Amino acid sequence: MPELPEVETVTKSIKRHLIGKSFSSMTIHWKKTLHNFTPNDFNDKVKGRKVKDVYRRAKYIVIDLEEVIMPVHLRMTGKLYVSNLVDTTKKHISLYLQFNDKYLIFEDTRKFGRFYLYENMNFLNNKLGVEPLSDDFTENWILRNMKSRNRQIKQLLFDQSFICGLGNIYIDEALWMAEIHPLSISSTISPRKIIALRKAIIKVLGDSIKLGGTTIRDYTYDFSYVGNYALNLNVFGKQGVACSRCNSIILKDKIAQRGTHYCPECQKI
DNA sequence: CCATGAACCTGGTCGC
DNA sequence: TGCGACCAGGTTCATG
Repeated sequence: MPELPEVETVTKSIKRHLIGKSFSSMTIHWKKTLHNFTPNDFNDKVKGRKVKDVYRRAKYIVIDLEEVIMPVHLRMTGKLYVSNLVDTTKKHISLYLQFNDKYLIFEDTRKFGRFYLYENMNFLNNKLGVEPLSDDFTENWILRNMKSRNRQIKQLLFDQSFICGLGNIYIDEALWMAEIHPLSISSTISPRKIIALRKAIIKVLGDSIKLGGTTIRDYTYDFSYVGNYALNLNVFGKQGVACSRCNSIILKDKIAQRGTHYCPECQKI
């Protein structure tokens, strides 16, 4: 469930439970979930430390313990939530942390999700691009940076070191809104459309956050919050349906290795 | 610099 | 019902 709005929603939902608390133990079922640290490191550096803050950076949920940070990436199917008990009938709990009388549970069907441990944000900040909902994402920034690269726009928007937080759903939605074909080469897109794209990205992400993100496929987990942005989707999953703007039929092709939805009339190369 | 394909995993769906 | 092929909201690494 993981693009910027969904990660933002998860972050907000667990934050209030964790602030000021400290983890007392970690139970691991899928070892690879710990990307760059061991259970011993957890005992040394995380256990007993107070959670100072919980925030989102790109698609990472960052648990800030002051001396150390523990970012979590949900990847494709990760679910992170707080519960009073660990449901042992669940098949895909990769790990859980105990704090007070509650648990922070990480459930992940496809096992791609990861926990990281760093001293500070330097590593992530160095590899991640601009936050699309921040003041740094200006018209000048996007005009300049789109011109300097010769890449298919869909692929470029996937690049987290360029603009971070976008994924398959919101890329398709933003390109539709800005009337840009997903195969357009970034440097050749008109300034007018680039400015429209910036606006579209901000609107699509912002509106989705307001509705708690998008829930598309229900992975039949008992616990899964349901975001309502799916009601606002214009192209994603709409192949075969009439475009809400021009009435042509929405297509779905493979672009940048991903299922890509677009309107062949509104979005010309 | 840029594009493509495979790898990491499990489960759902579609066609025969 | 069974089985294979293909698909899925992500990222990384290797190869032209």
